[in-house]
Amino acid sequence: MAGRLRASQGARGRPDALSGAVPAVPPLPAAFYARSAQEVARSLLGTWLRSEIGGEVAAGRIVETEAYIGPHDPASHAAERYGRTRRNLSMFGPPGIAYVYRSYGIHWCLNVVTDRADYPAAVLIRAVEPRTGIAIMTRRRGTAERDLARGPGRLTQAFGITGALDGHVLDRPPLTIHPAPDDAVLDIANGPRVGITRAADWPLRYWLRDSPWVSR
DNA sequence: GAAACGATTATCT
DNA sequence: GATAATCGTTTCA
Repeated sequence: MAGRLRASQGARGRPDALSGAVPAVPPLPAAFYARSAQEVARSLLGTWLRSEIGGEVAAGRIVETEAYIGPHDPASHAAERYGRTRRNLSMFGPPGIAYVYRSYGIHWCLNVVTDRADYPAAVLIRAVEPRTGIAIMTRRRGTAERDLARGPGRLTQAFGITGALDGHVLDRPPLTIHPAPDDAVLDIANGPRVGITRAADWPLRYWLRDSPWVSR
């Protein structure tokens, strides 16, 4: 892609000046998540993920998401062929809670449960642009700033998210999601999902088009 | 109880 | 770009 010189606005200044605004904006209410996974996946772009683990605050802007839209989605952990299992139980819970699962036996991945209770749909958070607590995230990850939260397994490590937060309601600490502190116009792209085999071509991955913080 | 399969990442060439 | 690492979850015998 050409036009690399036009960097996205948010990435310009060191935005720590904004960090104080994050906790000041109340978390998104449960009603925000009571929509289809596609709608929530798109609406989540630009919002802020914030964790406060062990008294340490980390926060950043969500720049990439992926929707898993229901029992008829063959790529979902809650696809019809599985039904309810020990692992996917949170996906059947009410909208607005976290579904955290272990990937490849190694990494944790964070999802937000959407739609309605007893209907398994969720949005995987795939990448975050680090804004606050960069020193903390760097200590947890030991990588360059660019790689702190670029990928679902990486961002959970940077934010200190583990399976202990499975089922957590996302409107209270230690893990919350907040509306964007500004009303910037977002350039949203979408396309095939990543890292799966079944129904990978369904265009359910959403990202901020010019963001250098997306995973692929 | 055993085997196969990943909603990934790090580390090569 | 290609591949190994690594182990929890699910499935099948």
